[in-house]
Amino acid sequence: MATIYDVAALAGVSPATVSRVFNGTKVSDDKVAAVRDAAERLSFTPNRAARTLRRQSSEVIALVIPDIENPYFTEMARGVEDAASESGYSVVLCNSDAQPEKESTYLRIAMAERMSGVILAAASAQTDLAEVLTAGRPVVAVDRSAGHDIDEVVMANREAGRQATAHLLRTHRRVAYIGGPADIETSAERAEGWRIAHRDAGVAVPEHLLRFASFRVDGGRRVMEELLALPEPPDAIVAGNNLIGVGAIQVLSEHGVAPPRIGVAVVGSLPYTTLRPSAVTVVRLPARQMGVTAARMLLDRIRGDDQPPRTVVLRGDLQPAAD
Amino acid sequence: MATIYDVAALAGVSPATVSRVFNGTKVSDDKVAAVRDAAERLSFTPNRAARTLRRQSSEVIALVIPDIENPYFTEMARGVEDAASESGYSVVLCNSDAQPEKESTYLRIAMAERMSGVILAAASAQTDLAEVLTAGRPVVAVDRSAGHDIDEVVMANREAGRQATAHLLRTHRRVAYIGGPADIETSAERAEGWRIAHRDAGVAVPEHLLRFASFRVDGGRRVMEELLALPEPPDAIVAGNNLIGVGAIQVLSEHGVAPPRIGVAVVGSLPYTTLRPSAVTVVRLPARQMGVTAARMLLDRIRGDDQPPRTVVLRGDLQPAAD
DNA sequence: CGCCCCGCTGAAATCGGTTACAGTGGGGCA
DNA sequence: TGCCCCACTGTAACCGATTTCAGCGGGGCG
Repeated sequence: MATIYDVAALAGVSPATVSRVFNGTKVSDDKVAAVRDAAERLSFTPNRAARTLRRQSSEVIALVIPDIENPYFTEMARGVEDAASESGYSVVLCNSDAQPEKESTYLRIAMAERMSGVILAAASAQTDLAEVLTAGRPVVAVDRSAGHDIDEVVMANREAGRQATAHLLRTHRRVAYIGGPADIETSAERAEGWRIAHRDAGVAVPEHLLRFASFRVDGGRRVMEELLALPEPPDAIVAGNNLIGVGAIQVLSEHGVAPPRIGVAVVGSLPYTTLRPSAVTVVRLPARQMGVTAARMLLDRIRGDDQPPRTVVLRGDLQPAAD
Repeated sequence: MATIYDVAALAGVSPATVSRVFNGTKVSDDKVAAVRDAAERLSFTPNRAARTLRRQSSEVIALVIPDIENPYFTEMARGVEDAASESGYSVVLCNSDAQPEKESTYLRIAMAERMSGVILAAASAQTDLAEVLTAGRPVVAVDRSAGHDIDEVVMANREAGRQATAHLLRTHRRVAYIGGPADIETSAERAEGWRIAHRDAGVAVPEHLLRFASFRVDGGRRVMEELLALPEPPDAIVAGNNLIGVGAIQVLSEHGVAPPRIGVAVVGSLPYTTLRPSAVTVVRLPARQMGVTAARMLLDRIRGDDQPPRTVVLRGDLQPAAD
């Protein structure tokens, strides 16, 4: 591993000049050529640790998400990656597993590594960002707010829940809602949309059909089983996220009432579904776009932008079932 | 951000002693207590860049995969993460997008950051690892070999393809195979298993039913359409990976011949399928286990293990359709 | 012709840990 | 009592970039 000193010696210049060549400061043309040539010959790559130590900042951003196996978050990660690498930044993907302790471990590591900033899909409503923020590192909250006055990119959750529900209420009477954990913002907001749709339709809100689960396949399965066991089961279901939708539909299929025999609407996409696309209503959430937007906002902040915190709300896209 | 010098001053010891306390070298009990107390008070976190610079190695491993949106790889990533964090290592997830250039960019970054090692699901058959290997950093190939004499963790692909095909051949006559790119090892090996199953069954190998696509949903869709347009279409399909399976089943559903009306076997799991589990035969591949194994092997190497390169082959698990 | 300014360059300090090496002091043994 | 050894501790060099500051030379202007 060649160092800047090796390159300097071979090119007949000082290490400072080598550094300047690689950092765009003014250097005479002939020395630039000599340095580039020497660097090429030695296949020199600057030591990032040294640069980070000196600069107190590395061109890396941390992306902390609660579930790396959820395609919604990987689609978002994709967007973050694309936007970041455009600007020469790398992304470290951290899976908090929805556990606040793992989350704060990752935040501590991010600071110890002097990463430039953090994009956080918070594991809980009150993530402790004090350390990160006092270190002067920007944080952008994605998908859910993190309980601090910082930039946010979130979905129009209430509206998504409302649209999904309203669509089902046109042709169904007992529309249940299966959400994620009640204390997670996105989950509660989408449930609120479910209530609003009922009121808009002039229908009493069937609170006993409002259920909370985990944001995972097994959560959807469990609650769907419960709902089917009711004396008067629902004739339609709104799933609070993609995985809950998968779990619910699995159970319905196993009971021989796969959609469209029962109405199903999902907030979020079903990228790997094997159903006919026309069978299920989907409110597609632009996860990739959310990632791209968050990354751009974070990069703005890293570059010194210090306007007051912004909140960007992205709208879902209703894709009604055809049947 | 407190430094080791701040802690040393507050605890009334030298910086060296502080370092020793955090690195497990022998220090007298009273000084340990003083240092821990001071560190606590200053909420000291060691600067990783400084440590990396001095040690020429950081407790980070790079995981390079071709498709971050494929649940097979995220499940594997999960395993790598779990095993690595057990040993105090962080994982940087790099998405090569199956492009050799992006892949080599990430490898270069990994070296520049002095990461301890690399787990690589190679984008092509001949990845250039010369730089990494001459730098003395261990590399473990996962899922596919990387064309170097290094540790490998791969699936029993031939056997998986054979099992899936053999199972279908018991009840079907024209079993097609839709694989990923022909030049990717896993793809070719599974196809070979398809051939073997035919021979074992004493049936002529229907080469015109052997098709290659991309390892993505759209690849599976495209080829499935082609197969259905044949004068004599297949009555069963082996999908070379999970996403191809999803695409193929989508097309079949759209044509009104969803499994089990047509035989379908998939090499790999369908974690987010909404089909009844009994409808499709699956050869489950232990992706998480692959990640765990690869991470453990890599950590062995990082710790100095220099036995000859090992190859671990993990077997799939046939889960036959019930109907 | 002399002075000043500007642009380029190099020397050296710096970032914050780790670690080789050189003490220092106390206990054990002759 | 004297010496040696061992366990612990501190000093200082080092990792490899970046960046400040000073020096140098040439050109422009008075």
